[in-house]
Amino acid sequence: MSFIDGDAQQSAQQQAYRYIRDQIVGGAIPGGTKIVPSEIAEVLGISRMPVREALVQLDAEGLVTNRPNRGAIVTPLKPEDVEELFQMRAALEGLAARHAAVKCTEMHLHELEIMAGRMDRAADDAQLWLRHHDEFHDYMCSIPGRARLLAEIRRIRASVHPYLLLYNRVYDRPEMEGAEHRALIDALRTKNGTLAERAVSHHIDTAAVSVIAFLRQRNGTKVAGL
Amino acid sequence: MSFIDGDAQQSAQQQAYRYIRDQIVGGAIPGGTKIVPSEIAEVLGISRMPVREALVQLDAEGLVTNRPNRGAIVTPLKPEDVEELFQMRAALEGLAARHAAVKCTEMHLHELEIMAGRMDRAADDAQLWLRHHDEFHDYMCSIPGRARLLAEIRRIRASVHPYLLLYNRVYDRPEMEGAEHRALIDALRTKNGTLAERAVSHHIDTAAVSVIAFLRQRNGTKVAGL
DNA sequence: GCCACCATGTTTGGATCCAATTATCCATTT
DNA sequence: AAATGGATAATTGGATCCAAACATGGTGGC
Repeated sequence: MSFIDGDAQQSAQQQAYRYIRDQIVGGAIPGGTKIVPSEIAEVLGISRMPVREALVQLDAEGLVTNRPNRGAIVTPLKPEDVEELFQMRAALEGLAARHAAVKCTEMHLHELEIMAGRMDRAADDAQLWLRHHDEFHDYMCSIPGRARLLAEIRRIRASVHPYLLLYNRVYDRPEMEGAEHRALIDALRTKNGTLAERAVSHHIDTAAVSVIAFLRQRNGTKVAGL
Repeated sequence: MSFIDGDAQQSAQQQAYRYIRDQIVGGAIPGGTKIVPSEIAEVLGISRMPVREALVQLDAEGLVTNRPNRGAIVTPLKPEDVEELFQMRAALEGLAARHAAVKCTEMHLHELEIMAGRMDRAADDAQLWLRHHDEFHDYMCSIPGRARLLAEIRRIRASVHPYLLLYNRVYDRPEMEGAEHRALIDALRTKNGTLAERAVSHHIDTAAVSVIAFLRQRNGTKVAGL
């Protein structure tokens, strides 16, 4: 949550943070996996201390869980944890949408239409669709210009990202159709904050249903893996 | 956001984290103040590394802002920052209240009544009132048993705490009357999640109005201090 | 076969040190 | 008086080392 970035030459800590975060968010390290600082340090050619600091940051963000004297693990999420995060996201993105409806210009709406089009065009590639989906929501939530709100929304979205990736990989389709995003744009276009908030919250709640059901089914069948 | 606590023997990092956090949240260090790790290390009789790690955690939580090569400062908040945090809090506590309304028992409601009574009895002592107020909201938001939601709400509340302290100190009264909290209890008692959510959001939005106005007035008059 | 104990190896927390960067102070110039 | 430049002091990032804690594997007893 540091707002000071753009450091052309990345510090060792940021390198480590980025490396570990990208692995987790990209689903490459399953929940529960232990992260050994000396291994990361060796891969990156740095010492352990900046890796440790990166793990402190990632712990504060919820992506890893540091256990005293026993090291850090990738935070494992149960279906109800994912549900909780989706609900927090719905509340916060709803808030962002409320303000975005008041503030957005034709330019913003046009940009969102372009992004929705990109999502449509990626409908056969679930991973690409998810990337465009993230960009769409990022852009929409950045319209109010509230850095803390945006940062928190992004943090939550990152937390559940591996599970969306998994969903998309298993079903080879996104958990939500592109048309739904056009409905969000239409809601913003009304300039009615309450309506936009409701539309976005509902959108996220709806997406959550499929993902949570998937995770519950998966946990029930005790399939090994993430 | 580490859920693993209860460490009987606190690590050096936790000591440092607690020490710095308590100073900031208690309003003892104004926004913008530089935090020098070696000074904290000396006070606590530890080395600089755990203090640095504590600062990474506090940065991730938004209480401090680490600047590359220039050290950490207590995050300064402008009135609009405080407003943003209040709105995020309203969204998240509203969500917590929605679930609390469904889950709460007579015991929960009774406990909340006791806490509201405590607040009433502390009406002449704004600092004590604020403490009881925090306890009330903490308890209410813990009812749903959603650890991440509660942690985030507490984090946001901690961020704005120094400003509430300042408000209370200047006016020697809390920014909200005790009766309002009874209305929240009544809303929970209906078992209607939507109604409880609205009541809590509104409650926080209302509190925010006085505090933001105070901060804006203070910034306008350029009074020195926090 | 199971469990408890012990030895060994690995990892962790953090203390200390060093090089790089920034802040501060003082002298000189405009 | 204000601005600039250079020297010095303070602080920062992180590398390295050490002691403590934990994980793992082997052995002996039941």
